[in-house]
Parts: sequence; structure tokens; C-alpha cells
Amino acid sequence: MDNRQNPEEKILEAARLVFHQKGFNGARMQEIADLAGMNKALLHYYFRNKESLFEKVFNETFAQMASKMSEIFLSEMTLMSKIQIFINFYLNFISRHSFVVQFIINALHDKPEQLREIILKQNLVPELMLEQIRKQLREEMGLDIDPLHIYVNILGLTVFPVVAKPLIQSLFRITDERMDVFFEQRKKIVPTFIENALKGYEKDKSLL
Amino acid sequence: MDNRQNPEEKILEAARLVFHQKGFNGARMQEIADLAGMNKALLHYYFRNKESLFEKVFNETFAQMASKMSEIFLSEMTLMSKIQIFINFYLNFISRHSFVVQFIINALHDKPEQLREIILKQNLVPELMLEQIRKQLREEMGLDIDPLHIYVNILGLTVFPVVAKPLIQSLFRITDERMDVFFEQRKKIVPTFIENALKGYEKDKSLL
DNA sequence: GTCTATATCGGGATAGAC
DNA sequence: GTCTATCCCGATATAGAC
Repeated sequence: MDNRQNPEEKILEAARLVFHQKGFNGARMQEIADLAGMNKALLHYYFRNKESLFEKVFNETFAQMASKMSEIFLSEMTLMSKIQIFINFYLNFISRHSFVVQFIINALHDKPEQLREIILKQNLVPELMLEQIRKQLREEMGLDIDPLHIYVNILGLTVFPVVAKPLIQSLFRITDERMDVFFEQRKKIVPTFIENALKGYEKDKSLL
Repeated sequence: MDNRQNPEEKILEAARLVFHQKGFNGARMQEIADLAGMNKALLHYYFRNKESLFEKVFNETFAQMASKMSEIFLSEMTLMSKIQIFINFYLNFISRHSFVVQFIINALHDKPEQLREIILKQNLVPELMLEQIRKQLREEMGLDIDPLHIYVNILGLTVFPVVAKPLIQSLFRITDERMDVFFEQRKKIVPTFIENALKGYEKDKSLL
């Protein structure tokens, strides 16, 4: 671990790695200390206890993902471009931080409160993103659909395969290399899939 | 907990509830014992240790999901009907057993081995399902697409919202009641979304 | 601030009575 | 088979020297 950083930063970096992979219950303070190249006691000196260290990591991680997402979906682009960019960003990001999403989902499942506060603290308003999507669906594609469904669809198509990667691999005996190819393909396949789906609504509005 | 059952079954039922919600690390033998209305020691008497109890629950749960999925996708129906039925079944099932999927994904993420064996033990061959989907894509829609992507898309659109439910709810401040409506809507929206997407490929084969 | 040593506790597992 | 009591380890947390 990088010696130039101050201890706080070294601990946080180690904590990120361990918590992301093992979650709160699975993580060991000892492992974090080892990874940070220092003693357990120091973790308590800098961050009172395991819980508050976890909270720091969680808030930081979640805020980062949320703000990036917000940034993309509130920018000035066509909806389809945004989807394209989101999937690309996300699949690249995830290949380096493979456990964050599952980490977030699990952490949330344990204590569903907060989280909205984390977002608001960053001056992000989730509803704005939805309204922006609604507006673009209407103006760019002439569709009057609940944007939440579309948003969830985008996430599902992007996020699920990443989270379920071990399941998919084990089930169909797919090598790591073929899995990389698979995710590379999805960068093109998913946007097309979504675009097709939305264009289908345009053709036959009775489906809405 | 039901008194008519034998102790083994009572333990298993309690173990299911607790493991599904909290995972291996989060679960407490004490909690399982309490829920089963008996003493911790009895859990060890019937199931040697925590690990093997967990394994029983996991294998059983996973096998159940897998066989149902296999049953649907290998049956004699159009692909679109299967998708329709799968989503309906799944969203109903999940509303009663809300944590199973996350449970499976997490368990797998911790130990990616086995699992294929569980499937094969049931005489299920995952690849058969894919080949069946490939065949139906070709014959019913004239599409020559990698069935794995389609399969993963179906799962993503169905499974993700369930797993991410707390996240969605907290982020957009959605009440439990509105969430029920949301999932009810998805039973129609998702099949249509997929159908549109696939029909889009028919129109413009260059997208494949 | 950083270390070693240790207190404390929760929880899985076992012994042994009934 | 089922219980109580207890063991024992792993892990968080703290005391205290340097």
C-alpha cells in the first residue's frame, strides 16, 4: 500500500477493498489493518469502531456512484447517448471495482434507511433524473411512459449481469476470458436492445 | 412454528427464514433455534454444524429455483409465452420469499465452486435451456442471436428490481403500496419490452 | 501517533445429565 | 432426543508503554 498517503487514507483504501468484497459481516478489522500495513489498534484510533469505518466507506462509495449516474443522466445529450455512455462507464468501472454494487445492495438490504440523505447531502435530487428521462422519452421518442420502469430496465440490463457473474459462469461453465468478451459485447447489445424496445412502443402505442 | 412437524423439518424451516434474510455470516444459530422453538444444541445434534445446515438450505433453495426455471424454458410453448410465465411466476414467488435471489447470489459470490453439481444432480443441464432458447429465437422470430444475452436480459429485467427494491424505494421515496403496484405493472411491461426489442432485430438484422 | 498486550464478548460447538 | 452448562475461539475494542 502506498507509503506516501497518510494513515487515514491508507486505512480507508484498505477498508474499501475489504468491505467491498466481504461486506460488513464478512470483513475483519485485522485484514484491513494488514492490508493497510499497520496495527489493528490504529484503526480504532482513527475511526472509532468498525461500524463507523464501514459507514464512511459505504457513504463515500454510494455517493460516488450516484453522482456519476446523476451527472450522466442530467447532461445535455440524447437519451440514447446517455444510455450508451452509462453502460460503457459502468461496465468499465465495475471491471475494476467488481463488488461495489452488490456491496451497496447488501448494505442497503440490512438497513434501508439513510441513503437518501447521502444523496441529498450532495445536492442530488433523484427525482430530477427521472423527470429528465420522462421529458426526453416524450420529446425525443414521443413516448409517455413511466420513466421509473425505463430507468430500472436500464439498470437491470447493466447491473444484473455483473452481480450475477459468478452464477452465470458457474452455471454455464464460462471461462474468465469468454466472460470478458461477453461484457464487451453487452456494451453494444444492451443499448440496441433498449432502443429497439422503445422504438417498438412508438410503432404501437397501444402497448403503453 | 408448526408443532406437527418433526424437529428436522422445523429446524430447516427456521434456517431457511434466517439464512435467506441474513446470509451465512449474518445468521445466528441462536436465532434459528429460537425460531424453531428449541435449543441450540439440537441444531448441532441434527445438523453437525452451521456450515452443513447452511449448505442444506442453499442447495435446496437453489435447486428449487433452477428446476422451476428449467421446467418453464424447456416446456412446449412459444418463447414469448415462456417469458410471460417466467416473469409472472417469479414475481409472485418472490413476493413471498423476497430474499432468496440475493441469498443465492451472495452465497455464490463467497464460494463460486459447486452449484453446477447441484444442478446436474437434478438431471438439469443448463446448456439445454440455452439451446432451446436459441432454437426458438431462430424458428419463431428468425433471429440468430446469442441466447445467453437474451437469457441474461430476461433475468436482469425480472430479478434486478426485486433485489434492488430497498434501494429504489429509499432513493425515490416509494411506499410499499406503490411498490406492489410497480411490480404488478412489470408483469406486463417487461414481456412487452422484450418482445419489442426482439422484433426490432427482425426489422433491422444489421444490428445483430 | 503507533505499537504490544490484554480485556471482553459473542457465538459456534461439545459434554454430560436426564 | 432434548435440555443446561460450559468450553473455546475469533474478533472487536481498550489500556498503557514508548
